[in-house]
Amino acid sequence: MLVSSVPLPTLRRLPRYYQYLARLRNAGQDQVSAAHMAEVLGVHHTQVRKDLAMAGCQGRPKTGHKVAELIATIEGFLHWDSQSDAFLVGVGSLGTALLNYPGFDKAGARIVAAFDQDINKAGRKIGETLVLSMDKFTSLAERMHIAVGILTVPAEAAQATADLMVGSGIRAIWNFAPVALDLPKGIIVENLELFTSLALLLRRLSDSGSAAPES
Amino acid sequence: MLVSSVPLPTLRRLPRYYQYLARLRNAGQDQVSAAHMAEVLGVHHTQVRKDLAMAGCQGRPKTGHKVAELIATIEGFLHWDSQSDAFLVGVGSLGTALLNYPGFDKAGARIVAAFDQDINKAGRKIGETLVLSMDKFTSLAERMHIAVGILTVPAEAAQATADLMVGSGIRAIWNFAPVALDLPKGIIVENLELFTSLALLLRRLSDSGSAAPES
DNA sequence: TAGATTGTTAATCGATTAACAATC
DNA sequence: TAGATTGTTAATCGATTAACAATC
Repeated sequence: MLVSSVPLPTLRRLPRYYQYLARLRNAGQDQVSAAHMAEVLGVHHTQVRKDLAMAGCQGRPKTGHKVAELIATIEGFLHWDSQSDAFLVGVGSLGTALLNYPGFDKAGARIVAAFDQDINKAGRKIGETLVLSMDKFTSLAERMHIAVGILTVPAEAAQATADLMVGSGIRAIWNFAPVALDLPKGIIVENLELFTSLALLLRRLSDSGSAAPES
Repeated sequence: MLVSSVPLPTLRRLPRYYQYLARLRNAGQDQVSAAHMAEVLGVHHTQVRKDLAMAGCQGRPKTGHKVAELIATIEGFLHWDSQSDAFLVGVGSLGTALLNYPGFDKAGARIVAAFDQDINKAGRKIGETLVLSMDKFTSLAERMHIAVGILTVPAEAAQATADLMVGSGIRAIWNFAPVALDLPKGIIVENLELFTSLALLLRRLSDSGSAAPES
């Protein structure tokens, strides 16, 4: 209950396995060995075995794993076989992109409503999702027992919006704003750090040889 | 040259330090101690000192670090004081969001042109950036010595587009498609994994108590 | 059976934390 | 000087890799 005990790196690798397995399934392959997955994904084969074991997957000596079985098990382990309802706040271009993004339902989340400060946006529909005005946020979140908030507002508004979410019963925030949110203990925050990701790319590029960035 | 020797976790934390320091600067504070940053950011104080040392920051006993100096040093270390030119391919809603996203120039990249399969999009301007047709990609990338490609096409088109990028001299790809790209050795790929991030959030939520996702 | 593959236990490696010396 | 803070060296911890036993 308190500690997950699943190593974070394992948790990060499982979606990659899943995605590759889905490709195998689409290609009609129904058996796969840990060694093969390791080879393709650039992970040590023992690592793959340990990760799969963590997720509760079991294979058979000699034949390996059944692709369909692996997919189902990982899906269950990541809770991708059911969906948590989520509210999104901030229908700017990033929020809009997420509302149009395909596949969240397959990754365990369903955006059931979106909200924006700008009342002109209220009433619009983006993708399948209706945009509502902010003043409906708390009552709706409470009534629908929403646990997940997606935060795509500008950096300046992020903290206040996060506070509103927490005040409305939300317990997990997926934060796209480049701000370290200050929230009560027990609230789960996952920061999607665009700039960090870009920094990693650029540093590896400049480390990898002649490649100093241009002035 | 070959190996960066900067631990990846350190590289991931530096942008967080930077962002917090920028806030301090804006608030007019000009000195800060490693212990204080550690406290606020939830990192061990020794960790902060090591990370800062890695980036080449130096403080003074008793007084701590100068905020402005830290910012300048980290900026330089992450190459955020200069920009690499980048081409973006895939002007869907995610690509559009990135083109509108503020602050990439401050994070070391400048999107100088965007490209899309759909010729109807050619000629449009999104934010400051002109959208061009795909057939101009290779010649322009070569002529401008573009090293960085941003990949925001649908999953199905990702591999082919990445191949085109590599064939046009691009050496680093920031990949937003949920696909493991298969590319020649030496090409740097940084995957921005939306689904992985979401999976982490949902798993922590369901680990943290009564909170099984709703059916 | 022999061989391939799983799954586990032990060894290694690297990052984090602790202890402490240096210094303004 | 005394005390706060830096920066470094040593100890711990956890994840990765290696070795090997189990099994279809």
